[in-house]
Amino acid sequence: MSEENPISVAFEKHNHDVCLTNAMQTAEEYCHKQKLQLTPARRKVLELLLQEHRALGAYDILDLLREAGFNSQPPVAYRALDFLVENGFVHKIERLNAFVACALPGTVHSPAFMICRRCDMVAETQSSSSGFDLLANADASGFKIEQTIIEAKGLCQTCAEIE
Amino acid sequence: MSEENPISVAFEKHNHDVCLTNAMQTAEEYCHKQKLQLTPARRKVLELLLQEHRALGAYDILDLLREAGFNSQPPVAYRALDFLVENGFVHKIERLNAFVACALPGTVHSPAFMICRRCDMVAETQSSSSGFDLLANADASGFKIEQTIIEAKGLCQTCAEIE
DNA sequence: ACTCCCACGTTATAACATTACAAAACGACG
DNA sequence: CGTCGTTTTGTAATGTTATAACGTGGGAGT
Repeated sequence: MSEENPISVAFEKHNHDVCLTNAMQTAEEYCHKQKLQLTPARRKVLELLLQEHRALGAYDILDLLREAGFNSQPPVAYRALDFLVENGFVHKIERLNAFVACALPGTVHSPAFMICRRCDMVAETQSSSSGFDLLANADASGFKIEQTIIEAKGLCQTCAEIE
Repeated sequence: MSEENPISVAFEKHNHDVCLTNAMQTAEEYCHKQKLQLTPARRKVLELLLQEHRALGAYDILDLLREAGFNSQPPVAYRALDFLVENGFVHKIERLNAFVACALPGTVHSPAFMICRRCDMVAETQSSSSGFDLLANADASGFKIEQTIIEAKGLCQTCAEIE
């Protein structure tokens, strides 16, 4: 198959270099088109997050930036993360107060996450959502949904076998 | 109507005293049955949260506890909140790092929330979920979901009319 | 009375995030 | 090429959310 399946990519073996290179290239192109500046710090943060299919805290990222010779104050990391989140290259995992690289960069999508409580793996999937209760209920009460966070905690297959 | 509708209760006029009294009574009974101690601090925190259909931060609660003559250190609030969350009387809203009283206490349920970004109202609804993508995807990748957080941000009807 | 468990008191600190303001880099346009 | 406005970065300080650690007290069962 030529198309990767974002559902399982985080939980399965895959050519991670390709994964990373593709994502970086997509980001480059997107920023160029949109006249956004993918500055060194922003690029580095994205690279760091793409290294793993795990969520990293802002201060983890800060440490890694420091190791890579960047400046080390919190705003440096948070600004880069804000930029990346705003432009859809990174998602924030609210329940972990942590950040993960987007598995489908450059596309408009409403993601859902599966978070393994044992190995901290984070897999992104689509929530395409039509037909689930929330929409009907929001509608009924006149609530206008702008964005929905969906985060499932549990055990990935590997960890479930171990436990 | 004798049955309240949890979908809209937070967004509509209702007899809030009844709302509060019922919830407290349910909590009492549940704790009694389960031999759990609804201690003064725990009870007070639950009461405070039941006062409003809004999420309160742990430190807001701490301030209110202090005003009510309780002890004021963070662990006091967090311990009470942990107890209430564990037993399903309170939910944590991850995207606000805040807490809200459960609209359906004493029942096993997987809630979803609608959070108004203008007035901070939080409405709880059921996510009964069957048929939405996440389940199928989790299944396909062998992920065992234990708990799912669903939080929609947007505008409640009242605020949407104002804007 | 003894002991075990649970809850609470208290201090300290960890972890996460933002404000504020100054300086530098960059792009557009005359 | 300047210079003006916008965006990005440097840096210090601070604010907010959450937990660790360890000791104390009170009730239930034996």
